[in-house]
Amino acid sequence: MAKTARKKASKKDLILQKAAIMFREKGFAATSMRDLAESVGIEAASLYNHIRSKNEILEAICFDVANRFNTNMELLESNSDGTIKKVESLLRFHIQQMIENYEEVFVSDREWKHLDEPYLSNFQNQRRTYRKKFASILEDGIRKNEIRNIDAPTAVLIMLHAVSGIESWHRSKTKISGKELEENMVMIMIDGLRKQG
Amino acid sequence: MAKTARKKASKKDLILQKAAIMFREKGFAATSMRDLAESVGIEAASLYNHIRSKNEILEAICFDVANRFNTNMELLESNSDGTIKKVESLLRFHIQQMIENYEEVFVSDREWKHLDEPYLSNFQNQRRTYRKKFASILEDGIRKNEIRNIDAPTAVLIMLHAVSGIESWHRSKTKISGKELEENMVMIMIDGLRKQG
DNA sequence: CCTACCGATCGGTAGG
DNA sequence: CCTACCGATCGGTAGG
Repeated sequence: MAKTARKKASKKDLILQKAAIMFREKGFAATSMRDLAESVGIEAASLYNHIRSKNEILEAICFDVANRFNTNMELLESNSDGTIKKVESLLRFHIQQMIENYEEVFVSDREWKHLDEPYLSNFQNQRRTYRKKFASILEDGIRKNEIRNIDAPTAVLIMLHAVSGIESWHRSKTKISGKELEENMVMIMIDGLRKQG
Repeated sequence: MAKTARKKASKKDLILQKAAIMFREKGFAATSMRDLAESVGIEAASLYNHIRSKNEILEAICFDVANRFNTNMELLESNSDGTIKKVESLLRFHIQQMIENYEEVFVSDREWKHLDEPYLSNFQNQRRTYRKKFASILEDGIRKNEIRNIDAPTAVLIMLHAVSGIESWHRSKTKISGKELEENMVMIMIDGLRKQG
């Protein structure tokens, strides 16, 4: 029974993994269960021994990613670093997730609109909460005069979306290393493009 | 005859406009021609008196947007402004397009993968060329010591994607004005978050 | 995990 | 611009 459970879990994991790849490449709506079954190496009907529906796959991917980001945010909130350090840490986490966990993070970010209720509302709420926490960190830094007097929600948007540009990095032929990418991104976001006098 | 032509063009424009709205909301693949017909106010079959196929609509949207950005880039290349001024101008153009022309620009950015050949390759090539031109402007500025020694293609990714965060601004209830949004975005990208000593 | 199959819906066409 | 309809494909189920 333990063995069966383990086997089943690992086949389900394979399905989720292949689904993340296909959802990223073609989008959720344009990926058929027959496409997915083929990439897993079974018939479409057999997928339903491991998952309940196409939407359940998307739910698993989106909430897995959301949980990881929420956990990191909680860790960050409980420490006493300065604002710049916190923001830098958050940025680096997002960048690393986008590099190492590309397919899942990308799908969660781009395809969550296809979630069904009540998962859709749940996901949107988590997203809103996460962004508010991020903005609070920035507002705290503005108050403490550590960062510029910018509109915090706008800065959050910029940073979260900038990171998703790593999609193009993944697909480019002449890639700089992940580490270089991270350092460049952090430098541009924190200190800007302009060379200071 | 002139009248008929005018009428037809304007109905086609309505279809393209409604399609851009729906493609943004639901994605290209998840939008059916029946959905689209309903929002236009005619039967699905009648759409085909104005357009040849669902994909032709996407082509019209994507290449219309691409042409606008290409035209702006050519204008910019032919002037003799400094790097910071050029980059700022480019940023502002992207931001304004994303504010004023939201639906179309968003669809072009997110749904171009569903283009059929040869349009897909054509679009990807235009995209690659545009980014190279953008990166060249940055590299020129690095050489002239006007901007930091960053990886130019990475900076391009960040800026292009950061702008697409305006999607969230559109959907937020407590919006700052478009002008404020633009100023904040430009400031963060050019000068960074950190307050200089 | 497969074969066989379901009802629903898709993009698109014929003909008026 | 509509009615009527096409073949293809969709997500999913029954039964073994």
